[in-house]
Amino acid sequence: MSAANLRARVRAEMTEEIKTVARRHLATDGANLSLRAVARDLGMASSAVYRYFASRDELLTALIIDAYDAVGAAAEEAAAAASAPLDKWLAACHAARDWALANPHEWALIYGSPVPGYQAPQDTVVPATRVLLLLGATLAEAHQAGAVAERPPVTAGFVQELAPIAASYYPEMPPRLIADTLAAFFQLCGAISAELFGQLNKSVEQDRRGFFEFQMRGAAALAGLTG
Amino acid sequence: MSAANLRARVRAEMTEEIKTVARRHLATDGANLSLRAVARDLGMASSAVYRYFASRDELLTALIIDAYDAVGAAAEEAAAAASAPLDKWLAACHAARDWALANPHEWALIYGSPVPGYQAPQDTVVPATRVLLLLGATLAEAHQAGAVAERPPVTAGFVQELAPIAASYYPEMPPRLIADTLAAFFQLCGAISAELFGQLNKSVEQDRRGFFEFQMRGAAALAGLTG
DNA sequence: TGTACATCAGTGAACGCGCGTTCACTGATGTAC
DNA sequence: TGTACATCAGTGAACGCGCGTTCACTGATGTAC
Repeated sequence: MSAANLRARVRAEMTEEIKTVARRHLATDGANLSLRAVARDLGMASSAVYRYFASRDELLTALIIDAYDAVGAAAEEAAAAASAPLDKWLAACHAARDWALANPHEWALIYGSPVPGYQAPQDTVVPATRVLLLLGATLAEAHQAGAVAERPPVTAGFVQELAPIAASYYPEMPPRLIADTLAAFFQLCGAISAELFGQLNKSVEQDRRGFFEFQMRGAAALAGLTG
Repeated sequence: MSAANLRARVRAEMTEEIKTVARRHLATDGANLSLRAVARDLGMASSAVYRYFASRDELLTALIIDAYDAVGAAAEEAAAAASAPLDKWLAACHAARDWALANPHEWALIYGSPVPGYQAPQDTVVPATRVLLLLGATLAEAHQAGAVAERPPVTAGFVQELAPIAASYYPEMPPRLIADTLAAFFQLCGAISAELFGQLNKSVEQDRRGFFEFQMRGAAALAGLTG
C-alpha cells in the first residue's frame, strides 16, 4: 500500500493489459504477433512496450505460460468437482476442450505448430505438464482404488525409458499406466486440435461434444479405466 | 514433343522447381512463406514467380495439395504391401509417421495450426481425405472378412450425422466403424503431431517409433480390429 | 523456306506498407535528507 | 515540511530491413501464311 507498492501494482496491471491485447492479436496474426500492432491498440508508442517485455519473444513466452496455466487450471478445477475416476477423467477432458474452444488461438500457440524461430525457454516446461499430470494423477488414484483393469505390461525398453517420469511423478504407478497416460494425453490433444484446426468440417458438424466424449471414453478404456 | 509441348514441359519443370524451393523455405519461415525469398533462391526477380502462381496463397495451396497427396500416397503404398488387416493398418500409420518425420514442415502445414488469413480452397478437400479414407477402407475390408469385433452401436444422432459419409464412401460399413475410423485418424494425427511439435521431449526420447506403434495398436483395438 | 506476327518468361523499378529494436529525451512520481 | 535527487514510464524519430503485388518493358521462342 506504500507508494512503491502502488507503482508495482500499476506496473502489473499494465503488464496484464499488454498481454490481454496481445492475446486478441493472436487471432489475426497467429504466432507472428506484432508488437507494434499491440502498442497501437493500447494507444502507446511501440517502444513503450519494451518497458514491460524485453522482446517480442518474451511477450510470446508470457502468453504461452499463461495459456498452459489457464487450461491446466480449468482441467484441474473440473476434475476436482467430480468424484468417480471416470467422471474426473471426462470432466478434465471436457474442461480442456471448453477452454480450447473459448481460446482457440491460445490453444494453437501451445499445441499447434511450433512458432518458426521461437525457442521455448525453461520456464514453460513446468506449466506445460499440468494437464498431462492431472490425467496421470486421476489414473493413479483410480489404480490405487482398484478401478483400473489389469493390462499387459510394456516392454523392458519402455520401462527403462519411462523410469525417470515414474520416479519424479508417479512412484506407485506401473510403467504401463504411464505409457497409457501419455497416449491418452496425446489423444486428447489430437481430438481437440482436429476440431479446432478444421478437420471435423464436413464430417462431424452437429454433435462435436458428443464425438469428443466418444473419443475420450475410448482413451479411458485404452488406459484400463473402467466406468 | 512439338515445340508447344516443350514449352509446356519447361513450364511444368519451373513450376516444380519453385515448389521445391518453397518447401525448403517452409522450414525457416513456417507458413508465412516469403515469395521474394523463394525467388531470390532461384536467382530470379520476385515478379517472375507471378508467371507461375497468381499469388502467395496459390503457391501455398499447391504445397498443401502436394503434401496431402504425398502422405496419402506413402500410406496407400505401404498398406498395399501388407496383407493382414492389422498389418495394413500399422503399415499405413508408420508410413504416415515416416513421411512426417522426413517432411516435418509440410506436416505442420497440413495438420498444424491454420495459417492466419489463409482460406483453403475447394481443391484441397479431396486430397485431404486420402489417409482417412485409407484407414476406413482397411477397416471396412477387415469388417467384411469378419476380423472386426462386434461393438456397441453409436447413438441415433451419430448415425444420422455420419450418414452422408457412410453413403459416399462406405455403404456397407456400420456407423460405429465410421466413428471409430474418424477417431483413429485423429489419434494418428495427434500422435504424430505430438512427436513433431516437441511434446515428447523429456518424456519419450529413445523408442519413439515403438511408442507410436503402441498408440496405433491402441487405436486399432478401439476400432475393434483384432490382431 | 522466309518473314511478319503473337506469345510469354523474365526484368527491374516502384508503390505502399509493416516490422523489431534502439536511443536520447521529457516529465511525472517517489525518496532521502 | 521543503528541497534536491533518483527512478522510471512513456515519447517520437530513426535505422535497416523485408514484404506482396503491379507495371511497362525486353527479348527469346514458337506460329501462320
